[in-house]
Amino acid sequence: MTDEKQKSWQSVKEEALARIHSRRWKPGQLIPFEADLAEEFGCSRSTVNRALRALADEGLLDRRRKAGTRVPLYPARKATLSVPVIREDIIAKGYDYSYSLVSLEAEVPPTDVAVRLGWTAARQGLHIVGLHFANTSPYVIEDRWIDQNLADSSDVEAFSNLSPNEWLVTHVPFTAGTIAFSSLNADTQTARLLDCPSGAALFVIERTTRNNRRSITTVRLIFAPGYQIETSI
Amino acid sequence: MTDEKQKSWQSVKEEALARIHSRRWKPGQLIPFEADLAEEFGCSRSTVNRALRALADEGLLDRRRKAGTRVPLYPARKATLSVPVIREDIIAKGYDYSYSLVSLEAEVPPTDVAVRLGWTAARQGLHIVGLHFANTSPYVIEDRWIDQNLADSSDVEAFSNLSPNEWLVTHVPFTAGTIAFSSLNADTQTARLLDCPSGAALFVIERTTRNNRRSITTVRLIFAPGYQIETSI
DNA sequence: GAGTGGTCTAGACCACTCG
DNA sequence: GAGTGGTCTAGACCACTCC
Repeated sequence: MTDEKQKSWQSVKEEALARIHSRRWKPGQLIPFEADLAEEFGCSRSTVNRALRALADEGLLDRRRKAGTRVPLYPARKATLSVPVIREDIIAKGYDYSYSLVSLEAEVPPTDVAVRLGWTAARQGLHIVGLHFANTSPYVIEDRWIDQNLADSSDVEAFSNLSPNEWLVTHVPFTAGTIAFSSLNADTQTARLLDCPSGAALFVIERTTRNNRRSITTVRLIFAPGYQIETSI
Repeated sequence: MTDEKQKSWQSVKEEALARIHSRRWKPGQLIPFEADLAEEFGCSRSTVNRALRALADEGLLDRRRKAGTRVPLYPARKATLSVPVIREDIIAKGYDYSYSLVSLEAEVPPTDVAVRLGWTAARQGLHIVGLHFANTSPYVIEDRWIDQNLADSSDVEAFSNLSPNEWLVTHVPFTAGTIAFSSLNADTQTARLLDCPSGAALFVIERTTRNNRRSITTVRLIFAPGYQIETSI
């Protein structure tokens, strides 16, 4: 037992976690029912439920009605990581933030981008490339495509000194999206922008955002060498 | 409104989400209090609480006592992604899985690994390199260091045909860990193992696992070119 | 100090599954 | 069919913060 006084759902969660880690509850094994644990811990079933549900959300327990709750064979399969908002990410690291527009054109996207956007017919989109700096060093390239119908000419002017992401957040509603993490060799233009050797391995985050079933924007964030994203479980 | 009949926390969550997406609740704005929403939706405050808490967990709402609940300026900053269990990942994609041991030696880790493990003094660790295959193609290199005290000679034999990860899961308790995602240029040996060009950009996952405050193992998963990890929000 | 979200309870019914 | 987790309620008190 951790402490006899407490009976919060967090203390129940901790105790359960301790039992998993200490292998008192072994992988693959059924653990006691909610009602029994409630009695053991001297709290209501709701409290036990909340605690075990939290562990299940993190992938450390497997729960099914009637079947009961089990410790999974392969735990911790889920990691929640916070996707950085670039400006805040840079400022949090103690650097000065700045942004500069590299290019802004209306053009027909290449096929891989068209696929991400779900555009079947060839059509123009707004293609914006910008560069975010930490102090004077290039930090990440923001290569974005936006549905042209969303932005009128007055908006377009805003992109010269405002990151498209910050524009989108305040102007465009969205309902869902996907995020993908991958890596990429720097081509010559990318290397030039990021001031790194051509061919360098770069970390890439791709985000596509939809409004109902229609894609409205897709962005590729290409980070300067050495970037890594971290989380703890 | 979505449907008048329902009053589950999920329906409340959906309605709240719809209001955020439609900008009826705008970024930065205060939304109604739990009690008011409970009355509006015809459910108890607990139900509203559960729904709004779920949205807050996903980073779509910002809640503070006394201050109330707000729509954040930059939403969806959290992504939960499931870290693949290699064997299952490969099988799920419809390939045959196989594993082969590349090397197994007791040696002193290089400094970067020693740092990850938190080893201050120079000491030997068990260094295991293995290769996971999807059909006959190399899929990922598993480059792992294990605290030598954890494995005795009889265990070591098991590594010839069992992935160290699967061994660890069933033999070693742990309490916490960190996961990092990054990218890396293939050196010559890595390129040879993964059957890819030297210098190719590879996706890398590093995991370090601790038991109480002591690091027990650190692993670097180096994926063959083209790998990406995805999630939706 | 006062108001908001955070949590707990006891009880109830429901929904999903397994034997 | 029966047992387990999933959820809802009404009410209560607490803890954190903002005014």
